[in-house]
Amino acid sequence: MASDDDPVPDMRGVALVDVLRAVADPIRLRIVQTLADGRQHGKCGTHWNFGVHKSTMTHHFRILRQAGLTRTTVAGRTHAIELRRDELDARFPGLIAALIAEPGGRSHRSAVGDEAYGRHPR
Amino acid sequence: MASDDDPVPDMRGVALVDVLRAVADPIRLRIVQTLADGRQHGKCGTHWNFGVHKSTMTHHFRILRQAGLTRTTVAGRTHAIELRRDELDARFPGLIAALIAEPGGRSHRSAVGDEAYGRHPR
DNA sequence: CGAACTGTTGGATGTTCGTCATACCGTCAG
DNA sequence: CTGACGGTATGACGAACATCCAACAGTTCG
Repeated sequence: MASDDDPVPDMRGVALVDVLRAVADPIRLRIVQTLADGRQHGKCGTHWNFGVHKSTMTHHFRILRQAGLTRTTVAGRTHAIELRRDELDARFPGLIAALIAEPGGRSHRSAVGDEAYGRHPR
Repeated sequence: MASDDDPVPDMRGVALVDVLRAVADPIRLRIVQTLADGRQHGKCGTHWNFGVHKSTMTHHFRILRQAGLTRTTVAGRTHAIELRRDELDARFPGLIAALIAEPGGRSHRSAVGDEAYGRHPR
């Protein structure tokens, strides 16, 4: 059943709709798209300068991990995150490939450095 | 920009994350999977006996249409719904194909006739 | 040791979402 | 015309969600 604090849930227990819900967020989608290069990425500022708070990023990383999308390895005081590409491709063929092929069409909601992410600007 | 009551939004203005948000719901995902046979389907009881209210289905159909996934044609007093397969495949290659290949793995949340859909049983 | 760094945890808050119930409107059959 | 049918509109309600802030914990380095 993959309890709440499992390091990574068993991919056989992951439903498609759970993966979709995890990826149906602008920030998390971009994380997955970035992670799709196969390499590991840190969790800190350099890569991910969305305009959100540190703990918000922790929240998104947890959502992705609990949905079975990512794996986290701890190295000293930095954590590295990685896409579970092989397992995902085995269970959901073509899904990741379809996610990383974001079309550049004239669409609102521009890229990262922009504002417009804050749902709760306060 | 595809105003709120457009019959169908322009596919060029549809972002991937919008499609994902539309599909990240158990009922709507099953609708899309069913619609993926290419045929038209009515909106009424026979096909879609999820355990939800009539107006809830209207809500889900509107989400799908506004996200650019479906097209509705009115025929007398019945409405037919249809997946915009060609346009979707052109803009998001492989996405629909990945969505309809739901793996049957040992997963919770069985098919339709079951309960477990009601998030708000009251 | 102590300070800086990296990340998590636990509220708190406002928004969005899925659902239902009721009322409403257009279409077709009698 | 009147009623049944198919579907929509509106409003309400609770759960889930994204976000922030402050406090905390493990690591590395001076």
